[in-house]
Amino acid sequence: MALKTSSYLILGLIRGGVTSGYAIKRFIEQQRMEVFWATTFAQIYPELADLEDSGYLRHEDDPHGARQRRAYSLSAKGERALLSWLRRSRIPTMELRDEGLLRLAFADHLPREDAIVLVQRLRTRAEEAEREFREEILPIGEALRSAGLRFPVEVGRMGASYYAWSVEHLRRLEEDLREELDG
Amino acid sequence: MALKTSSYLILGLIRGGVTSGYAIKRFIEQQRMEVFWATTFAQIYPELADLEDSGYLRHEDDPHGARQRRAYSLSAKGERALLSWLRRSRIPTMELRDEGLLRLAFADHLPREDAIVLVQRLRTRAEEAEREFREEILPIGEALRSAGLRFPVEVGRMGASYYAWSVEHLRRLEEDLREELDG
DNA sequence: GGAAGCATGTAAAGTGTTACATGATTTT
DNA sequence: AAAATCATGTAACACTTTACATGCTTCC
Repeated sequence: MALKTSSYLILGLIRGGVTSGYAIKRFIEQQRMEVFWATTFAQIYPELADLEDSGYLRHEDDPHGARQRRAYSLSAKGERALLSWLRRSRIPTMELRDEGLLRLAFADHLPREDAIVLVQRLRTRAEEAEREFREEILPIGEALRSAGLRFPVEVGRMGASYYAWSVEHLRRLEEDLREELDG
Repeated sequence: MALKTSSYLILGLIRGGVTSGYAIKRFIEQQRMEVFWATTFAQIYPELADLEDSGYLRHEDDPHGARQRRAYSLSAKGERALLSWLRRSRIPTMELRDEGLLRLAFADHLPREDAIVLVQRLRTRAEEAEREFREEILPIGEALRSAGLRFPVEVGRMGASYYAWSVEHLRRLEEDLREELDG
């Protein structure tokens, strides 16, 4: 069984103390890990079962009253797999799907005024994403850093400053387009 | 039939004069549109047939000697669909899948020296992507701009400066980590 | 003459999302 | 008492990728 990237996502979170399927999903949402690796319950639960069948994980029952819950942990094999994945020399290129950039690439098909409106909308979208990173995600990262985890906040910072820079870029493009139109 | 984003990708390229399935694939590769919207022959050809069945496209035979080729063009319906998509107020948030960022987020599981190696590798990957944008993609964009298309080069510039900025960010992180280790 | 590129497609396998199903506990 | 949240899962559908199949043209 060859592990997928989402298998390592699960192994990494479990090693970090996020031990149930539900908690994994919640952590990915709250920490906005979905920004760079999205997943759903329909992937997590079968994947947990597969990883256990293949010997990367084990679980204990960990009920809360009469409400069932499982606490997963890594086996030695799971530990080895996670560490050797983190040490691999090859890092796949990122995959991006952005309808916004696609529309911008086609903006020549619009009258110039409508193209400016599109650029404004892209900027607004980037401003909202930047605010979300700064106000919601970074504080959680800082808290994790105080708790001894150095790296989650770095990923948050990269996200926040990417969007901040993106806002600037789009603002300048909007200005240029206006000058071309008016001047 | 509700159109998917990749339907609009095809409509946009055909309107821009890229008229055959093969040419669409080649253009997406050469212009590195795959960076923000990847696709394959196995999607393009059935999609062309669907778009024609639904009345967004028509085609003429356009053989090259005895080698078959089709030249597609937009119907009035296809034209309307493309333009109204470009004018939509809602722009979906971008989707990113980046194993590199995922590994960085988990770098606390590695000894600090190995984490530094990971950061170096991420920087190298970003440097290579930046060079590719600057040397291969931007020149094509500039050529399109000279030919009257204002926007493709803007998308290329955003890609190039994103990676340039990313290299800087990773270089600083690497320095910080070294100081924490040595100092 | 062979390799690379042009050109259109299909089949099968793999991956991912949406909707649904069930039931307990905590909060309002 | 109702709504929200915790918790685990399945089924159906949609989408994407990989591999294959076929045949012509251009370049070396």
